[in-house]
Amino acid sequence: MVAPKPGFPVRGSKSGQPIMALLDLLGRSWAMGIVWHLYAGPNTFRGLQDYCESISPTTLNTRLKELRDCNLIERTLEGYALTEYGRELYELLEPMGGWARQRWAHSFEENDNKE
Amino acid sequence: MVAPKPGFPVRGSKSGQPIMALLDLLGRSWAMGIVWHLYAGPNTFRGLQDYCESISPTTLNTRLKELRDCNLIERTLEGYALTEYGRELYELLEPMGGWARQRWAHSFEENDNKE
DNA sequence: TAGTTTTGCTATTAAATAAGTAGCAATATG
DNA sequence: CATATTGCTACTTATTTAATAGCAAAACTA
Repeated sequence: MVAPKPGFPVRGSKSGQPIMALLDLLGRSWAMGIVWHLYAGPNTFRGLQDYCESISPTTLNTRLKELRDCNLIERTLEGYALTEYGRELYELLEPMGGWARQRWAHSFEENDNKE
Repeated sequence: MVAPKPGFPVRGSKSGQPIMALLDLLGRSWAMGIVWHLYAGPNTFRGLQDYCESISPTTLNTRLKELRDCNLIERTLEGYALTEYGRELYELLEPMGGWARQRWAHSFEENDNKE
């Protein structure tokens, strides 16, 4: 699976607008989870496997390669780590955590004939 | 495919933490793209098909059902539309557009031995 | 009111992606 | 030297997505 880069055709956009490339990349299984987790600090391949309860090594490896190709993570002596870009992306993702807990999760408690 | 709801096991989290459920949901093909696009206004099934250049009707329908189950979109007389939750989520996603264009896209222009 | 179009799908099959499992080479550790 | 850990690859199976056809219902057209 080829990493989706801005400027090139990606799933959903022949023009490869950056946001489309990003959504394609992040919309692959575990991609956001890996970024999310690595913000806590660098981690090893096997550490990430443990964190991502059900990821297979093939998928993890594929995803790590794509994220590296896209400049979001890199290998360091302590294992895989977010790059500067990866950290910036995490910071954009981060508010979703609070929203999911404080807002979205509650939408399931209301009965369905809301508003 | 069952929609990932907070509080229930999802891919990657047996406890179903809200953020994990959200990442599972949004990490499925086209999910973010649909939310992204619907912010511009309600759209029909076929309108969404055109927008998502290469989505199949089966996938689109599955995704629409999941997003409805998760309270992010709803059907209106004008077609599918974001709910209040969907709009809130879009607003969290939105900054990624600018970042992708202004920051991330440029990371590919630099040569690889950056920093 | 009988076509024609549009819409929102379903069904079926094929292709792509991800999971599950085993295991191996390289390095570290005892 | 034996054992453990790490970062994978290879292989097979299961799940997800795409491709294509087509149909029923509603709206529009003549």
